[in-house]
Amino acid sequence: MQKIYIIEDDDSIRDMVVYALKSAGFEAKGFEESHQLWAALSAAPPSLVLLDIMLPDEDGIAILQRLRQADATKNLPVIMLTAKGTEYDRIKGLDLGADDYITKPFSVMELISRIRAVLRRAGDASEKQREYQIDGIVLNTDKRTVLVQGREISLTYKEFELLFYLMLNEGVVLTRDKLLNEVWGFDYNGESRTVDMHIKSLRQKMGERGNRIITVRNVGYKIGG
Amino acid sequence: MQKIYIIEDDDSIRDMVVYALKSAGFEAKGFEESHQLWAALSAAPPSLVLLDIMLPDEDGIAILQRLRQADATKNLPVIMLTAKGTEYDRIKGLDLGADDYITKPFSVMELISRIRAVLRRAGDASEKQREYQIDGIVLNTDKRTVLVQGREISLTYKEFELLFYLMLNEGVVLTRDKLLNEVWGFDYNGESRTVDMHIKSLRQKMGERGNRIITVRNVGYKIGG
DNA sequence: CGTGCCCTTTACACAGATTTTACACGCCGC
DNA sequence: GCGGCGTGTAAAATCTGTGTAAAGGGCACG
Repeated sequence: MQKIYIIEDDDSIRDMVVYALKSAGFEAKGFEESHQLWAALSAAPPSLVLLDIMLPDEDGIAILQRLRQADATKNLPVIMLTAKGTEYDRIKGLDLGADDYITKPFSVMELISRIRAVLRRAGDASEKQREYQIDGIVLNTDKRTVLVQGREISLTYKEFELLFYLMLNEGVVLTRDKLLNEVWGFDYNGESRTVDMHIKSLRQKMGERGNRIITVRNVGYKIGG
Repeated sequence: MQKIYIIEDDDSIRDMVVYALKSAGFEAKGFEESHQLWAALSAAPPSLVLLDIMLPDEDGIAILQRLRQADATKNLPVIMLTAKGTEYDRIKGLDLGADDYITKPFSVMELISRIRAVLRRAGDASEKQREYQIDGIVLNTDKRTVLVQGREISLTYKEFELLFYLMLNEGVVLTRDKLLNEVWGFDYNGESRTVDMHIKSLRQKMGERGNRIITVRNVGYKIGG
């Protein structure tokens, strides 16, 4: 579940937001002061932070700057909340690298909608994916199964890993070297048809969908895209 | 320079925005109707699109949906402009995948600021440059694909490398020797029409955009500029 | 200890890409 | 306009990378 932190000194707003987020299916935690945030950040990094611009101890803009400086939080999505509708604050917040901003008063629906938009942009990096789909090919890393056009096919270990790595990089061409390093896990000296071999059996087992694995001559292989 | 398209039926607003963007250092082009946009998109894809929600011929939301459906424009940053301040429109716009929205009336400063914010976010997604664009020619080094006016063309290894190297040096004339060294990777003794040969097939595959590869007599070739 | 499966390697043919060859055409200086 | 040089284009010749089959080796499992 996606975790969201809210830093907001006004109790009623904070509680309302936390409640709203929870009903929307997020895991939400509110903080009154910034130092609580710093403590929580390292312990359990969230997917997104809602940041009030006006705070008693540390200014929201200052917090944002600190977040953007640290490597760990450099890409953490941040939405600024501001009571002041002045343009100056808006611009300043945006230029510091906030992903969006919302002016109080805001409606719950709008807040949720914006959060979803920002998270979608962020690529849902925090969410772990277990199922990958391309064109009727469904690969599940938990169950270790592959369905082609609804029919399960049985793959050997290396075949599965190979297909997984290809699907993880949909549309991107992977060289044989890259594949050997990532799937086989070691450096390979000299020429070898090993990768080709496994590609071949993959294609065979995938039947007519086998042509989704594309040979890029002189470079490597890719799937889809 | 970053190119921005504006689709807005109100002349005075459109002109003002175009003017403002140009003074801010962008390359800006305004369109009154959506079909003009579709024509321009394939010819020369922009870095960002400003989209009015209320248009005479095609609704802004419909345009956004179409943009999001096509592969070529799936990740193109879009900012929605809306005269109606109703929350419904805002949410709908956001959930369709607009990157931001601005309610009229807006100030020029705010507009610029928001555009920069969206562009910065879009740029972060691809830290390293993987895509090169010139005049409707889009080359992606990861996927090893080339789109000409939105249509994918398939190139051989050498053709791709050659085009890549030309685009990397947009506007700069490269001698045949230089190209042989960089693309073929060794010194070539004696005269050979090899480079010409590949230039020829490149031009052919690029169709009408083939003339973007310019012959500089007695020197070599260049693209664009 | 035997069996079966998986992985790797070897060998080779062939499609497709690259290079060479050959020649026509257009540009440029005169 | 004329001739020479450089480039465009086509086709032939050559080369290279990949698909594929088959065989050998290793490992897990019974």
